[in-house]
Amino acid sequence: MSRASDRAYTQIRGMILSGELAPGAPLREEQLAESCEVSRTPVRDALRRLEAESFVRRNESQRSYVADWSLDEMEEAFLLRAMLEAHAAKRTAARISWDQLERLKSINKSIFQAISKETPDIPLFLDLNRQFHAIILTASKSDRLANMLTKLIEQPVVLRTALQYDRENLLRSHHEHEELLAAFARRDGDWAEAVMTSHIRRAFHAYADAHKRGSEDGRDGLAA
Amino acid sequence: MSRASDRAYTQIRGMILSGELAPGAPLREEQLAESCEVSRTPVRDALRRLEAESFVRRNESQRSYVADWSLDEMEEAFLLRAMLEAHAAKRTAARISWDQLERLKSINKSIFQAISKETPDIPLFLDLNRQFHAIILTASKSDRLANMLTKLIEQPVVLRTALQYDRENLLRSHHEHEELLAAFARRDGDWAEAVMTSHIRRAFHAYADAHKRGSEDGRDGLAA
DNA sequence: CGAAACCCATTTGTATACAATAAGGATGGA
DNA sequence: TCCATCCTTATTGTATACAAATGGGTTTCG
Repeated sequence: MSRASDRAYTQIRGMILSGELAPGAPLREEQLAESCEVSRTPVRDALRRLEAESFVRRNESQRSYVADWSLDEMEEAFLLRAMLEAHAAKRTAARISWDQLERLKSINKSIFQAISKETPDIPLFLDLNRQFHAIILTASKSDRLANMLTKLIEQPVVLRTALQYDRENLLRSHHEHEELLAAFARRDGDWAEAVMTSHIRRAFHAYADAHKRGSEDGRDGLAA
Repeated sequence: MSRASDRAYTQIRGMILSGELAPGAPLREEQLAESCEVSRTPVRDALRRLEAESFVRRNESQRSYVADWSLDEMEEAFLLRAMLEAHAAKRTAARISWDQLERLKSINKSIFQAISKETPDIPLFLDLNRQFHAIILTASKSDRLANMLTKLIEQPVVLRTALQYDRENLLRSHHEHEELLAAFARRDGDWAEAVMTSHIRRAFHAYADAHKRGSEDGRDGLAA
């Protein structure tokens, strides 16, 4: 991909995910151009991409803002994600290779290590978790649209939610992954589908609870 | 929306849907700019939008082409669409207003008229069909993501498939709409969900059959 | 003859200047 | 004082020139 446009994309995306640019914050092309050290052209390009991925929104007069998802919208996103990933998991159970299964096992072992430290390594957990789900999606052989849809909802959701996790939730997540692996190993699509559904549904409630607590404290629950 | 960029978007999209630009055809920015009577800048903007909506694809070296969906990809799209719209139909059964229900009835009556003529009015059917599904989606109150997802898969699929319909398929479609209306009227979400699933599943097979026939004839089955 | 490297034409990417539009504040009238 | 309107300024949209990269064809060397 092209140098400048890609740098702008990566940098702006990073600033959003890190919280440097808070949800709802206005995004001015010229300012971003300066901070990315490119001209407005690649910045505009990056903003369109980020908009397509739901990281950025534009108001009626074409001004851009960091996307700010309401709890209802988050629930919708989780619901759809649950549907699609559960479907992917069902397909994966029928298609997964020995090699892929081993990789999943290995990743989940690393997840356990990451969250078992005295202070859980959340960034590492996030990355491993992302890898875990990505392998399942690949194995489902429903690449094209599944990827599109995941791109649409995975990052805005996943990358912000695990920040809410306490150790209990992290351990539950790990355990659910184990159950998924068992379902895959037995080629039981219905089981895998059901586990994935509850896995994501629980993640939503963990998010919603944290969000509620955050609101009561006057915080947004999303801060890094 | 902005004048030039919007004109380019509308025009290019129209050329793709009308078949003037065939699936797989290369899209050169300068040529499109000339044909739309704008500069390359708004054309590039339009291409990015069309790419986000899956009307256009780009290869590894950033060249753009009219999207050309394989039968497998079509099946994936139909599968996902069936899942999402069935979900929407279920929600709609619980939420639909009297007014919305009446509008659906009225539209389906018009559909019957459109397809009952000596030569069925396909463009009219397409438009009414689109309206019908749009109302259900609106009534599902799952606007944001459902709309995003539908935008992603509805046009490339729907707008090309009904062209394959013979009168029998059109009448079946009308009948399934009637059954949906019955499910809505009785607030039976599970019924609505099931009807919608088979409605879309059948549409896929109608498409696949026509596509197969088209291939055997050496045509692509998508011609206008 | 085959393959690899090079060169030229075509196409996309980027920067910049200028035009159009929207937001916010100042001004004036009721 | 309040509201409407105008004006200023900030921000995005568009055109254009030029830079970079890609593809295809030709040449050259083994």
